[in-house]
Order: sequence, then C-alpha cells, then structure tokens
Amino acid sequence: MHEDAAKPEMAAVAGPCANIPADHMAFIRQVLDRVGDKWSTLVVTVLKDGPLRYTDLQRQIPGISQRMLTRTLHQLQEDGLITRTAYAEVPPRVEYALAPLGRGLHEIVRQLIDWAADHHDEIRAHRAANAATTSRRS
Amino acid sequence: MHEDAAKPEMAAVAGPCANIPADHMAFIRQVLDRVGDKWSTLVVTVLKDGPLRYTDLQRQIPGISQRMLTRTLHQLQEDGLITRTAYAEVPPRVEYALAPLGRGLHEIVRQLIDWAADHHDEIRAHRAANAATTSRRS
DNA sequence: CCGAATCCATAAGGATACTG
DNA sequence: CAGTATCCTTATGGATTCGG
Repeated sequence: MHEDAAKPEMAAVAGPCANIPADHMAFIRQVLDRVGDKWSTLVVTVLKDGPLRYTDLQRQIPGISQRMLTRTLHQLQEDGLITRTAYAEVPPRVEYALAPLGRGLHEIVRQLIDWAADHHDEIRAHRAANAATTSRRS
Repeated sequence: MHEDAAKPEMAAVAGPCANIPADHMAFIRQVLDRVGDKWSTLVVTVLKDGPLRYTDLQRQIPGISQRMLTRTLHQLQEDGLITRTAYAEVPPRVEYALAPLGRGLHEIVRQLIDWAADHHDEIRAHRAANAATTSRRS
C-alpha cells in the first residue's frame, strides 16, 4: 500500500515529462505530429517503393486533396524526409522520392503499422467489452 | 515519353495504399491517430514509470486541461491500453496504470522518440537549409 | 502537369464553472 | 479528489478557382 502523503511532490520525476528534457520536447512533438499526420504517413509509405510524381501520388492516395498533398510534400521536404526533383520540360515533371532520413522514419511507421496489425483484434475486443458494459468495468 | 493518353507504369504498386489491405486501413488509421495524439503519447510515456492518479497526471503533463486529460484517459482505457482503478474511499482515489497492451504501444512510442532525438539536429539542418535557399513558403 | 490561393465547414482544444 | 458540461477560439482540411 502507498500513502499519498508519503510522496506529495516527490511524485514528479524531476522534470516536466518523464526523462525527456524540456528542450527536446518541442521538437519531439513536431516529429510526433508528422508521424501522427494521416497524410504524411501515407505519403512516406507509398514512396517506399520508389519515386513518384505529383499526379501519381494523388492517385495512389485516394481521398487526398491537392491542398493536403502539396502541404504534406512541402513539410516532408522541408524536414529533409523526401526530395523533390523538377525537370524543366515542356510538360512539367516533378518527382518525389524518399530521402535517407525519410527512410528511417518509414521504418518507425512500418513498425507501428505492424504492431497495430498485430494487436488490432485485441484492441477491438477491449473496445467491444467497454462498449457493452457502459457503467460496468471488466 | 509522356503522353497523357498513355500511362505506362501507373498501377505498379497495385492497391489503394502500399500493401496494406483496405480492410485494415481504417483501424490502422485509428491507431496512428492515437499515437500521433500529443496527449496520448505523453500519458503513455508518463505512465511507464508506474501508476498515477488523476491529479498526478495533471501535474506531470503541464499544459493539459481536464477536458483533454479525461478524454485521453477514456480513449486509452477503452482501447485497453491503460487500466483505471477506483478506490471507494472517502477521499476518492483513482489510479491509472499502463496495461500490457499499452506497454507495447509505449515501446513504439519510445522508439519513435529515440529516433526523433537521434535525428532532430539533422532535420533541423534541413529546415534551416530550405528556409535559406528558397523563398519563404506561404 | 504542377501547384498556389481563396473560401468555408467542421473538429480539436482550452478556459471556466459546476457536481458527486 | 476526480471528474462533467458548456462556451468559445483556433486549427484542420476539403472544394474550388486560378496561375505558371
């Protein structure tokens, strides 16, 4: 048993959040936002097979709007996760490819997807159980 | 070489999104949303050291509102990622702890944070380079 | 073909006040 | 202490239009 009086302020792990210095927190959040971004993960996942052009990406990612595609590509490019190559041809051609840095991120995303696929039925079971027993706990 | 009427290699990837069946896509997105959620990741990270009560979580995660804390806890609990234990005492005491499932998710989050911390200067360099070379975006 | 720019609907998220 | 409920501001994102 534990007394709340025993560790009133000591409960704080000597920091704002876990063992992560507040200095890095802001940046970590930015990376997390990129990963959590629906479109960013899709773009990175689609690009893993090789470079694609703008319209190809639009077709490969159903439901994405030009606005979001352009935005996502800009962000990913600005972070050095993907590269943009524009060929000055009469019909403009632009190819986007996964940069080494982006390939590293894709590894993380892949692991996350693997984990999700591996435990999705488990999570679903918990959801169903909680939904069935509204006020009752398992 | 680039007739709009002819599209040589377009359906090469063959599928809506990489090799992930559309059936799982919806669920994957949900998991990604959880991971990408700023507060969910923070809660999971903070809980990794052991169970905490409501007010402890509030203090450990600066800037979170009751609304978001409650919401996040409900979602995580509904997915079976954390457990909620309420003690029927005169001063109410509720403890939240990481469930085995949530511990698995924390592993992913930890890897992501490690990766971010490992490459954050690299990404920052790209950002600075892009901000300098090209004119300002938006 | 590759975007940029604008408009607009919806949702996320914070602040506050109140309850059991 | 541990939430709930309400209001309200802001951010997100789709649809559309225009430009290079």
